[in-house]
Amino acid sequence: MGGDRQNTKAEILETTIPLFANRGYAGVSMRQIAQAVGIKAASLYHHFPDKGTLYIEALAQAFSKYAAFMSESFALQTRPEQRLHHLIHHLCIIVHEDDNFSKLMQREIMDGNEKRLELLADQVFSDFFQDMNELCLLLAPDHDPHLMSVSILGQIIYHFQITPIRPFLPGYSPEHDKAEIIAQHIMNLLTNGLNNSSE
Amino acid sequence: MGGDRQNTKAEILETTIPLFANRGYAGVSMRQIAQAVGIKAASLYHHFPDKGTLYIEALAQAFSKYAAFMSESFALQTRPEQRLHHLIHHLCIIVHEDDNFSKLMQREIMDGNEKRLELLADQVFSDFFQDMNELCLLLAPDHDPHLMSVSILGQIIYHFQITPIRPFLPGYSPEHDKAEIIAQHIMNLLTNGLNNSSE
DNA sequence: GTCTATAAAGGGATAGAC
DNA sequence: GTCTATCCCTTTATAGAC
Repeated sequence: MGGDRQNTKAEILETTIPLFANRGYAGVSMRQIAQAVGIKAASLYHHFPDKGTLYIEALAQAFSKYAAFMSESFALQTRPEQRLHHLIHHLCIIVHEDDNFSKLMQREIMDGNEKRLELLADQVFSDFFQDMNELCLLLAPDHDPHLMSVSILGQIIYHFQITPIRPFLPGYSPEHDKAEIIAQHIMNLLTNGLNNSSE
Repeated sequence: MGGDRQNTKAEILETTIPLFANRGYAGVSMRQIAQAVGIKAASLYHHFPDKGTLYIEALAQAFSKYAAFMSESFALQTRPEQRLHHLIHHLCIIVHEDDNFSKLMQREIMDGNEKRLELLADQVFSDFFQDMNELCLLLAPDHDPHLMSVSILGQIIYHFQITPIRPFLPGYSPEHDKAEIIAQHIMNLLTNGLNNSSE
């Protein structure tokens, strides 16, 4: 910001990701993108043929960054319970620190056509989700691993998804926004169910 | 559709709800709304002063409809386990049959300003969420009821949220899209945790 | 590689006839 | 209560100077 510009294209993408994440494809104009970058709208067309391509490339950049993060969780070869613990805490921290990824993903799931969704699934989630399924099969052999994976991911993502409205819901305290607290809660609920004993 | 039009304003709202749910506020134009209703764009301004008001009224209609549905779950005075069972199955069926509500809610959480979010929380969720908190306190006195409620809601909503991309995720089978299957899975996971025995 | 200028289309909204 | 016609602004995208 304010420095010299060695790689304008990369800078455009970095600037654009949070704009699309927060306001959606139709909610952001090329002029607004240009202004955020610090150039004129016409200059964007030197780097990208049209708005749609700019959006797709911003998506790809945002998703590739997080696909790398996610696969980290399974590099460690420890006990399944520890791997689940590590996975949940890791994901909570990632989603908590930067919500662009989950916002873009949500919008894609709502707006994206079949081709884009299939690409997203194959290139970003496929390996990660496969690993989760295997972990679920180890931890809960009597449950359907696909449903299990979705339930775990759903809890994590939803807890951060509702951050903007959470303060207005009954029983809220600022503790409920902290990644560590949420991670502990989810881990506890998963291992013990409602019939808790250890917390 | 094609019949006579006794109450155009109500018909506009009904037609508009799925448009805004699927494409978002910025993604739908007044001309497109008018075309879907079967009138000209100028006629919309006889019923609503501007696009923003039309959107708010469509939101209010969609939300009030489902706020009524949701409070049904707690009318029955039975054992807590049965109330949870009923709540989960009921919510799954509602969200499964009509996804406009959850899509609009998602978009509001992402796009809405603080005032709109506070209204949404107070007028739609407050009572329902309060009841959920009390139920959670009965079922799992050692868990934080607010986090517990969010975890339960999150699982339910997320399972249907990802419907468009689910077929591309590993381990998918068409069974995983059925409301009853999902409800059973969630109920089972909540009561037993990962260490399942009964399924 | 960025700019100014501009074309072409679509957006929200209003006036006034019927 | 709906229509046609229109205003004015914003949008995407291109052309061509620098």
